[in-house]
Amino acid sequence: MTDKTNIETGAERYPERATIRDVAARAGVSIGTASKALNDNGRLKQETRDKVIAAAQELGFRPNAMAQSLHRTKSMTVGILTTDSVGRFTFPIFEALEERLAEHGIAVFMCNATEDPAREKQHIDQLLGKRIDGLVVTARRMDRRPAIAVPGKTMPVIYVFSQTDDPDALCLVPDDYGGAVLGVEHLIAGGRKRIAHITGPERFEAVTLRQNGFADALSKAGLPQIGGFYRNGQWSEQSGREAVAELFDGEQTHPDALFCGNDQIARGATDALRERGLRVPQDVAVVGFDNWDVMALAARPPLTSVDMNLRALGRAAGERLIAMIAGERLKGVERLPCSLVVRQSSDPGNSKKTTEENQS
Amino acid sequence: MTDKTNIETGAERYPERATIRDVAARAGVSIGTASKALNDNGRLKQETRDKVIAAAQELGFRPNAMAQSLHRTKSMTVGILTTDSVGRFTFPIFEALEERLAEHGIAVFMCNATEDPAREKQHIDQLLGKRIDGLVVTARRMDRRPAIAVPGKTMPVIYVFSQTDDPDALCLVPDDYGGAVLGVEHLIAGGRKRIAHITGPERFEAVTLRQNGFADALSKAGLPQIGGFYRNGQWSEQSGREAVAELFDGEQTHPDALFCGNDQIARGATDALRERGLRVPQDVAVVGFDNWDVMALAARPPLTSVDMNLRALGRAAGERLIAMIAGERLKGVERLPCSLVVRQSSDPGNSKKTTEENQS
DNA sequence: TTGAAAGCGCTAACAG
DNA sequence: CTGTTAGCGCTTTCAA
Repeated sequence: MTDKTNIETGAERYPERATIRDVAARAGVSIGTASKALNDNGRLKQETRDKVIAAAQELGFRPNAMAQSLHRTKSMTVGILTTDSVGRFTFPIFEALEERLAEHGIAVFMCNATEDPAREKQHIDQLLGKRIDGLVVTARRMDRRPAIAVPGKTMPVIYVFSQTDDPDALCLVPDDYGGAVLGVEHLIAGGRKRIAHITGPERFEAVTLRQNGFADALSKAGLPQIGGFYRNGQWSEQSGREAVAELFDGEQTHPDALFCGNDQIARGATDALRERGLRVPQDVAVVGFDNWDVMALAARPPLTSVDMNLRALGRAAGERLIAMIAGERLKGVERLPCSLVVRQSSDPGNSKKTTEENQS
Repeated sequence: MTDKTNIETGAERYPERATIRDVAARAGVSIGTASKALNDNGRLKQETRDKVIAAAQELGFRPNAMAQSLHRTKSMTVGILTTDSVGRFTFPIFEALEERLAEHGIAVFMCNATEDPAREKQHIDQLLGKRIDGLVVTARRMDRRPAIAVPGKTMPVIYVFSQTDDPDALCLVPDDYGGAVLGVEHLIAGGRKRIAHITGPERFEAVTLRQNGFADALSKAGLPQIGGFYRNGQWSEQSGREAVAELFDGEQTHPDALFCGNDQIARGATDALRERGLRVPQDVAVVGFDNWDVMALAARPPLTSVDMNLRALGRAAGERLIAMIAGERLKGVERLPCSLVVRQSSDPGNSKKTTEENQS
């Protein structure tokens, strides 16, 4: 019985990769026994078990997951399909998701189908061929996407940071409404009375939800929503600067706080305020949305911002998916809470300097 | 012969998923024949072939890739292991890589092991179990990472946007030196004579390479490298602002151009210049590095910047990997060319307005 | 031109 | 306690 056990077996396909047959041979037991020993099931003498394990170690045996999956009912594999080419929102979600799934021994096939239905279908076909146990779909959030067509409707599908019209689908999204309420209530608690909302294009569902949160928080506090204290523009810094110009030019009453639809708008607004001699937060407080460090920390002063907790979203998606793979049937739209990260742009008392560093 | 073919076979593991056995039964041929028909090999009467294909269609048959891979020498699957938690650099690379591989029917397992050797080993074990045909490693570029230990050294491994000390490894990185030369030569061509370099922490290898490119481009043009016209700081906007303060305070000769280590530094510098009444590019031209749209387009004016062509890097990685899987042995460090994207910050003549929009 | 049968590497039921 | 064996779904000789 030499070291070259695998030569005798003719298993040359994966060279120097020992099979369980090799392990059994080297341990001098049957292949069934080896399996039991390695999987820690069945009744075996401790001695035999050890002998097999030792043999496996020596041969560097690693079971072939594909062969295993042929038996088990699970491939221990899921797919994630993304159409968000930018990846800024997708990535934290993915990270947390992958981490959660890895804990359960599930590997993730990642596919990118940027806005191309043909490529998307191709990817799904491929994934179905790989017998994935589940699928996570991520998208730009602009509009609801068509549901993924899975034959038999037997495979769990979760939409994260995206929605579909299929009422039987499970969708996980941040609670935009609640996030807005959080931001606005923070400003109100700081004594602000004339709060303007500067936000992005109306075609985003998130814009409407955040608007509603903004309006409801105001009226709940008995603050009037003054005409002109709301502005629908782009998601850009420039849009933030333009909004400030509009809101602060002229003789009308000026806002004492800005609640912005994202951090880019907030940053642009902050710059514009500073440039017209207004102090943030003393004269005008600013709250952003996204808590995107690149913007929020680089702004002067650093921005208070609503955090969508994307990692939590990813983690939740992982958990739901695992549950669904285990047989649970989940559906509906689940909105996960946002949180507020307070920095100097809204808090006169907070003078702690936040550091900013990024890699190149 | 009813529609419920799969019930007779007892193949209940993947419910409503037809096997080739089902297809054969429905077509009234043997399972071997069905295989030949579906894979378009062997000699078969056209009629039989059609009959089988029709049956497969009706049953929604999709071959089980895991079962196939048990035979073929390839799993048609690769892994990508990333330790760049930010993802800003990794993502475009990944996208292009995945696209390239998908064209060849190869699916990508994506694993994130942020700076954690234990998690990394776990992931690699898992991937080896899945019998991946190859592995791509991505990392922060700060330092060379230890080589991945693959038993038997038989599986292709490529390091992208990262390097390892193993001389037998293949590493793909952007040509930082050349990129710097590109940026500096552009400034020189614009008539600038006193060019300062503001860059990031020296512990990054990229910093040294870009410094060398900067210095060589200057001396090639016969321009002296003046003391103090170089500054080693952070990768942040604040660092850019501080550098400008240092370089432009006092009575010494001021630079007429800044070559910056990344776009954040460049943006900070641009802001600081504007705030002290200097016009960009008329008084001082600015060139950044990374061509990160979020920074480059939002800056006032938009930044000329060196683009590392990360998508090209990813595409190249895909091609090399496919070649290696096919048996080629590649090694060494390959440096892929950068390119320059000219915008207003360096080009007095260029007044075209670049638009800026991002999603929330 | 088609069918039968022997595996790929592994697990699990059933004997011994 | 251990070995034998029948598959998982598919491919590929080798016969017929």
